[in-house]
Amino acid sequence: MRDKKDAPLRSDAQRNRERILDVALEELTLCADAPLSAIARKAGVGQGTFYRNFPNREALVLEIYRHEMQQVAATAARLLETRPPDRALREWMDRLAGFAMTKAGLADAIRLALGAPNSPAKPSPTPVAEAAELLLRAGEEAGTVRPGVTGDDFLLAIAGLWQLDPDGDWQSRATRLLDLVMDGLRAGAWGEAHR
Amino acid sequence: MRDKKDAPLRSDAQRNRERILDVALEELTLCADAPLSAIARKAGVGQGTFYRNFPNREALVLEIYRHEMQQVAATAARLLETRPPDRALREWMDRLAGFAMTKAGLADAIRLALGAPNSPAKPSPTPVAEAAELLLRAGEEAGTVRPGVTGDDFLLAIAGLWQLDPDGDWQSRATRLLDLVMDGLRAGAWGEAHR
DNA sequence: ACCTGAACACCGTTCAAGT
DNA sequence: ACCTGAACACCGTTCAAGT
Repeated sequence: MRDKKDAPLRSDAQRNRERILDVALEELTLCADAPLSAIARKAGVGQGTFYRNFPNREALVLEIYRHEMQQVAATAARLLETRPPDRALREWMDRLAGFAMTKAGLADAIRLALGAPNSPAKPSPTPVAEAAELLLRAGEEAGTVRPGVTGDDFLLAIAGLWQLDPDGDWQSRATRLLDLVMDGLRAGAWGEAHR
Repeated sequence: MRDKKDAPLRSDAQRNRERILDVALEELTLCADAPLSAIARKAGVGQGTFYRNFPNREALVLEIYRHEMQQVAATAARLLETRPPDRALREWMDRLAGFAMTKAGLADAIRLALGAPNSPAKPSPTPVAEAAELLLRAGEEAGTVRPGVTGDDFLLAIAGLWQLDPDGDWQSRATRLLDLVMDGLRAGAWGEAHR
């Protein structure tokens, strides 16, 4: 009953998998509906090898998604160490905006892969939500964020970021959105009167 | 040079077009990636007839999208007639939430059709944005909405609605999001101190 | 003028044969 | 154990032939 999980892949297979992921990130960022066959070809592997690693488009996209999101999540803790909570939160939001813009193609690819069919494995307690939670709790204690807002609430509130057009003046629209959200978060915090 | 625009379609062609739209709405709401061929078949027309009316998936989806959105937009004005501005705004938001949930499949279809490729014809001054503008201006005058928020700003702020899961308890999450947005809109309004 | 349905192109997925 | 690439299925799109 001991199965594949612990078998650490043959080294050539390992390399293949990584090459696929590298190429896929680049290719999907450029064009969300890039053919999987093209990705396999550019990665220098056969169709079968591709499908051995990623049984379908969703699996591939999800893996990339996780990796990218973990990067963003990780910055939250770092920001909290060097800035007051509400500054850290806002700066993290700005970075999320920038991230959403450079990875717009990838975001489309995710929706394209997960949106349509029954998506059973929506990873709900995601690292990004946890990172948001971290910042929110800090803000709550500092009195700059109303109590009880969850990481998921937060992500829902800034969902509009992924709807902006990367080629255009998204900057001002993002700022306006984030200002609005920040004010919404502040309303009802115990430190609200101070300002 | 007088072209097709003014030729009012032969009556059988008219009927075909409408049957396609009816079937497509139903089918796409059910499953976002329903095959166009299946839609054509259920509508009782040949492939060619389908493509005569809608040169590609995007054209079909956009037409349905416009029609549905106009319905929602139309309710805004009606709400304003019977309620104070901030109640009208909030109720419209609740309806948007309900709408987003029943039409979740369709929303996926839209993203699926427009998200990936270069989307040249994003209808920016959309009826819904105008409807939102109507409500916002009314709230602004009543002192319940801060000045300067555009309809587009608003739509961006509630974008998260379309990210909720229609099978699940979206109700509470939607309420939390909308509460947050309402507070964000209120912050800085001249009537803010009153409460 | 409009319709039909067979034909074509393309992409995702599988699998028999190789190392 | 892992890889390759031909083969298959499916869907979007076109077009020659019909009314």
